[in-house]
Amino acid sequence: MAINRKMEFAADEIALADLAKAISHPARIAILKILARQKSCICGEIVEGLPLAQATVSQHLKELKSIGLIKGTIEGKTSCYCIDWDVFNQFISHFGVFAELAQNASVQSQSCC
Amino acid sequence: MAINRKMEFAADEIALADLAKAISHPARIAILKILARQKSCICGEIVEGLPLAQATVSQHLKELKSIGLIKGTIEGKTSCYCIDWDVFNQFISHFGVFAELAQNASVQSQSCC
DNA sequence: TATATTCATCGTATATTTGCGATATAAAAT
DNA sequence: ATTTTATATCGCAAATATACGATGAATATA
Repeated sequence: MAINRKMEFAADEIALADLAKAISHPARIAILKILARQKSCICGEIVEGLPLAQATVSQHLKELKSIGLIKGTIEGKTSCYCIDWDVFNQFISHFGVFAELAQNASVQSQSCC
Repeated sequence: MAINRKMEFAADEIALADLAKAISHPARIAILKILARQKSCICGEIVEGLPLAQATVSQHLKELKSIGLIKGTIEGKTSCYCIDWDVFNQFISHFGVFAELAQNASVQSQSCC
């Protein structure tokens, strides 16, 4: 973009947008699904479950980790990832904001367009 | 990207990622908040509420409309937008998938990393 | 110790997104 | 009929995101 106007928005809007961006790629959705399914934290198995090169998967994992949606620790030769449910559930609950705003205005039921 | 591997993912993962992408920008979050607050559908007021040029806002509105999160109709000289709550609420409910997967594996409580 | 395995990071190519001025379109006002 | 107003679209420039091969670092194995 010509100018980055991101900082001119409210902090909570930026935060929600950043979290949404973190899951705005099918590979990262797929990674989260794999992690949600696994009882034990997996690592390179994620690569096998995706149609992407190892380097690319590692990059997606890094993105999810940097936003906090997943945690990762190195266990010997392998890396172990899992969902940080605190962050994840809090993220989901943020969407309630829209319903609250609508409820205050009692708008949701009436479709005007 | 060198190669577009998007189509090699599951359709529902692509759909969820696309919806997440639609709200992955603070301007689009802000637009949805404005629309949720308003009893009547607004139009150019959105432009005034954002730190962006009219052309840019129009582009964001187009994105939200094309994914279906908002509806828009032309009313005389102005355009009227509002949230499509059916689509929006269904989108939010899709996030339940992760919790379900985790519950089946009874993983959510135990943090392994 | 040498080698293999696992994963992260670097560098790079390409694709997509973002932003805006300029312009088009269409209704309303003069 | 002309001008103003509201909005969409086009075309471009700059920023980001995506993908991967090559390489590095660290551990495990022969």
